[in-house]
Amino acid sequence: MVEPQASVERLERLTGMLRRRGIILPAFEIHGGAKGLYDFGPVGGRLRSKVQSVWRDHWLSQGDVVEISCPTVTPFAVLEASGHVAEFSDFMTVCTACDEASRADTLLEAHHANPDALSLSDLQALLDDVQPPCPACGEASWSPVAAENLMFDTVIGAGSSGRAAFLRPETAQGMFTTYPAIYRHFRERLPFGAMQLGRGYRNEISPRQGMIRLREFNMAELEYFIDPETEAPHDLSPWASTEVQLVPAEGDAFAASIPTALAQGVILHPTVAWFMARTHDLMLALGVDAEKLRFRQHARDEMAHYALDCWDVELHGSYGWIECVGIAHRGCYDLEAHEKATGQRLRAWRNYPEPKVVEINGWTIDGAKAGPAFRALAGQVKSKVEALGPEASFPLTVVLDGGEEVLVEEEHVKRVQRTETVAGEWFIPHVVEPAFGIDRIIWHLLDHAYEESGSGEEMYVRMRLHPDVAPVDAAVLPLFEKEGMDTMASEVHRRLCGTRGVLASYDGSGSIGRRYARADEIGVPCCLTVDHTSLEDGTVTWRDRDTGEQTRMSVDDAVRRLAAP
RNA sequence: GCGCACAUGAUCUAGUGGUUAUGAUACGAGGUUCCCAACCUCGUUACCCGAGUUCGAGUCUCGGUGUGCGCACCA
Repeated sequence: MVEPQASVERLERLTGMLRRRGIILPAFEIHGGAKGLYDFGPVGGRLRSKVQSVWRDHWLSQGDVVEISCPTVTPFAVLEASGHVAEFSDFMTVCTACDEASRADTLLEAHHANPDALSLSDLQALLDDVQPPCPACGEASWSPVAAENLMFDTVIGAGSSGRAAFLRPETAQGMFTTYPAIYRHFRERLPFGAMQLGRGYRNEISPRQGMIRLREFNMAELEYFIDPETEAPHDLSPWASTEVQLVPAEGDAFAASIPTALAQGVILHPTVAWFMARTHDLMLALGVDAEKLRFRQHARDEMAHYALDCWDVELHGSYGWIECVGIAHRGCYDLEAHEKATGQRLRAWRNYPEPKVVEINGWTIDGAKAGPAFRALAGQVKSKVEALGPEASFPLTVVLDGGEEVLVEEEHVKRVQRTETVAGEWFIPHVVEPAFGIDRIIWHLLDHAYEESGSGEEMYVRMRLHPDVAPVDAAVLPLFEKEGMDTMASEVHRRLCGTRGVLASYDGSGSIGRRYARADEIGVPCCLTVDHTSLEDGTVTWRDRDTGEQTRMSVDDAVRRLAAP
C-alpha cells in the first residue's frame, strides 16, 4: 500500500510528537532498542490505563460479566490442548540456492490433502520425496525442515526439573481453564461472561508498522458462554436506527443497522450481533471516528476451522484498514479441547422441559466376584456385559477389544432392571469471544484525534481525545508566576490531583499561549487559568480545548465539573 | 528471514577524509507581557554500536542493532 506523501509526513510528525511528549516510545532505546516492543511513557501510561478502564466499565455494566486475571506464563500442556502449539508452529525450510525461506507445508500443497497437519518428520520425508522447486529460483534443494514457533518459550523451574512453558499468545485460555470457578460463581446458570485485560506475546518474524504489530501487546478479551439450544435474549432494538459499514464475506460492502443485518442472515448469530452492537458503542465512547470504523466478516477459509461466524472491527488510519477487534463465535471448540486433554468436566447442566423416564433393563457385573476373576480386564468385561440385551444368557464368551476371549459365568453377573428419571443433561457451552487489541485501538484513537491546522511554521496541533481517555484531565496555569498567582495555581493543582479520578498538570513557564498549545498537543481537555481576578474572588477561567472558549467559574465548580463521573 | 534505502542534541535537520560539528524548533534560568506557540539576554543537550582502512573517520569498508519500503510471514 503506497500512502500519499502528505499522509506519510503527517504520520512522521505524529510519531515524532508521541515520542517527544512521552506518549509512545520505542522500548529500551538507550540500549539500541528492540523490535516490536514499545513503552507507554509518562503521558501514555495514563492514556492506556484510562482506555482499559473505559473498556472494563463498559463490559461490567452488562451485569453478567466478571473480570479475572491469569498468569502470562502458561504450561506447555495448556497451549497444546488449545491447539496453539500446533497452530503457532510453521515448519520452515530454506532454499540452499537462493536462501529464500518457505513454509514446507505450502510447498507440498499439491502433493498432500492437508500438509498443514503433518508432523515435522512426515513433512521432511515428503519434502525429500517430492523435491518441489523453489518458488523464487526454481532449484529443488532444501535445508532441513525446522519448526518456527511464534510463541515465546520458557521454562518453569530450574534445571532438569523445569517444565516447558510459553508466554501466552492470548488471554482467552485463562477464561477456559478457570471455567469451573466461573460456572460456580454464576450459580451454574448460563449465559455469563468472563474477561481479562492483560499482556499477550507473539514472537513475530518481522514486526512492522509501529504499534500495529508488536511482540508484546495489551489485549482485552471477553468469553461469553451460552447455551446453543436456548434462544438468545438480546434486545437489539436500541441499535435499529444506527447504520454501520459492513463488509460481508460474500458480496459487496453495504451500510445497515446491526439488527437488519442479523435479520437478513448476513450476521449469522444473534449473540455475535449483540457483541458487534455493544462493541460499536464502546468504540464511539472511546473516541473512535465512526466514519473510520467498519465490520468485516471473515471468509470461510479465513476463519479458524471451528468458528461459526467471525467479524472484525477494522479501524482506518495511517496504515489503512487495520483489524482491531475480532468477534468470533467459537462454538464449543475451546472447552471441549481442554475437557479432552484433562478429563475435567467443562460443561453446564440443562434441565429437560419434562424429566425423561429411562428403562434400564440388562446386565452388569457383580464386582465382588468378577473383580478377582478378571482382575485387570474387569473394567472391559463390565462395559461389554452392560452392552448386552436382557435376553443374554450365561455362561457366555465375550471378546474384548484387545482380542482376548473371556468366559463370563453366571456368578459374575447381576440382572439390572429399574426405571430412572433423568432431569436434564450436561452439555458444553458455546462461546462468543470479542477480542480487542488495546494497542491498536489506542493507536487509532491518537490517529483519529490528531489534528493539524495551519501549515509549516504556523502549524498548530490539537489532540481531540475524548475526555474519558485524555491522559491529563486539566492543566492549571498561572497567568504569571508572581503576585501570588503561582501560589494559588499550585493550590488548585494540588486540590485537583487530590480528587479521585482527576490528574492535573501545572505549567508556569512561557507565555500563556505557548502553554495552551502544549496542553492542546497532548489533548488536555481544559485549562484552568489563575489571573488577577482569581486573587480577588477565587474564580478561574476554564478554557475548552476544542473551542478555545473561556468561562469564568469558581474553583469549587471547576473541581466539581472535573470530578463528575 | 531476504532485498533496497536510511541512522547527527528532546524534535526536525546541514555537513563529499582535515580548526572548537550547522541551523531551526523545543527545553531550562532571567527579563518583559492582563489569556492563545510574541519579544530580549543567557544556558543545557548529538555524530546508533563494534571492528577495520587512514597521519587523521560524522564522512570510506565490514559486521551488529534499529527505522522505513517491497517480498515472505501475520493464531
